[in-house]
Order: sequence, then structure tokens, then C-alpha cells
Amino acid sequence: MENAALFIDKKTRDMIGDYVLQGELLDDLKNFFSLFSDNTRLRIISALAISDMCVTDISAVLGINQTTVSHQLKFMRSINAVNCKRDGKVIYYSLKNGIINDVLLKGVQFLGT
Amino acid sequence: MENAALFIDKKTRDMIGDYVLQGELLDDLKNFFSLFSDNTRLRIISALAISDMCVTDISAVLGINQTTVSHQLKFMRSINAVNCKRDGKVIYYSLKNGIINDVLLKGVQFLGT
DNA sequence: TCGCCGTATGTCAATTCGTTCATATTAAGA
DNA sequence: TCTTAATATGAACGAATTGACATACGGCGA
Repeated sequence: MENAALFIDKKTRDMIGDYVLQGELLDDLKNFFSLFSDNTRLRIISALAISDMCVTDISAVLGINQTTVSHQLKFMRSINAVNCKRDGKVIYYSLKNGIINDVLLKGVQFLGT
Repeated sequence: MENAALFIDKKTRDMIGDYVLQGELLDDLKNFFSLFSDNTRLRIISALAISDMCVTDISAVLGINQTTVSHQLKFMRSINAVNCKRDGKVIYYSLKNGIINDVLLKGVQFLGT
């Protein structure tokens, strides 16, 4: 296997190697899509897609511990996927923009194919 | 916290609860987006987006162990994200459809905002 | 049919991830 | 200022994921 024959020529191989995702973009994409690769996060996102909510509301609507919600929201903030706006003690969260919804819909579309 | 006040009324809460992702769709979406939430899979996908390739090519182009590539391809097959076509000993893999590319592009678009 | 090449599978150690408990922080009201 | 509600943080533990090694399978050519 050490010197296995390849089925595309070296030039093509190098070209593909140049265009493959790498570096910071690779990591940023991984983090962004991690938003959608966990049931808890998917549920939080789909809830926020319906209505902006505070942490307590999210926790109540989904039946998830407040700390768990907070931890996930922290991750979502870290990748700039949510906005938060403080109003006294309450902090309202909302989705950063429509692209997050677009991605969700693309997923649903894929499953329908 | 047991009887915490809520900031949206019960009717709205129930309505949101009804529309939040759940069940099989939730799991299927999670699996689909798992495609994009790992560096190795992202690299394989971005390589296949450029050109269909056999396992050995993918392994060589990306510098990843053949077994690792095979394991990831198995997962991708399981969620119907790739097609494979045998030609003698060689098996060529390709992306199932353009939606996978669309999703990738949405991710890039998000990062640009 | 023998050996080789391309691919797949099983297993396991290492790491990462998700959740929970305990506790801290912040703001408002009495 | 003391208390309480809303949220955040840190540590720890179990579960899930990843990648590597060994090995098996399947098709082809000598």
C-alpha cells in the first residue's frame, strides 16, 4: 500500500490538494456546522427560529436544564450565531441572521431527495 | 428556579413546543449536518466536490489513512450523502447531489457576514 | 489458483463532547 | 443592604467520536 498506484495523475492530485478546504476556513466551517450536528443545539435553533426568547423560556419550552442551555448558548455566541440583548435581568437571544435558517432548510431539502 | 416565571405566555410556549424539531427529522438532520462538523469529513467532501475519486485517491490527496477514509465514507454512505460506483477493484465515490455543495456555500456565506 | 491491490471491517486507546452539580455573577426590588 | 430571580461559569463524570492497527474481503492478472 506504501506505493499504491493512483488513479488520477499527479498534476490533478496537486490541483485538488490546493483547493481542498484547509486552515482557518476549515475550522470555522466545522464550528459553524457543529451548530446543527447536535440535537440540543438543533432544538434551540429551531425554537429561536420561531421566536426570540430568553434563557428561561428556551429552557422551559424545550424541557432542558438551564445550565445546559447556557452552555450551548455560550458556544453559539462564540461562533457568532446568536445575538443577545439584555433587558434588566433577562437576556433575549435571537438568531444572528437568516442564513442559519437557510442552512436548516437545505438540510430538510436534502432529506427529501 | 423550580417555579421560575416565564417571559412568554403558556399558549405561545406550547405553540413553539409544537413546532420545534423533534423525532426522526431531528435525528436525520443531526446526522446530515454531522457531515460538515468534522475536519476530515469536510476535507473529503470538498475534495469530492472538485472531482469524483476512488478511496486511494482521496487518501493520497488528503494525506489521510486509507482506513480512516473508508470509515468516513461508510458513514457518508449510511446517510446517503455519497454515491459509489465499482469499476473492477476500484470504487469511485461522488457527492450525492448539489445540495451538499449548497450547504457548504451557505457556511462560507455565513462566515462572510 | 496464487498473489496482489483496492477497499472494508473490527477493535481499542485516546480524545472530545455533552450534561450535571455546585457556585458565582448581575440586576432589581423590598 | 439583603434577598431573590435570571444567567453564567467551572469542575467532573460518562458517553460518544475519532483514528490507528491488524486483518479480512473481493476482484484481477500472471
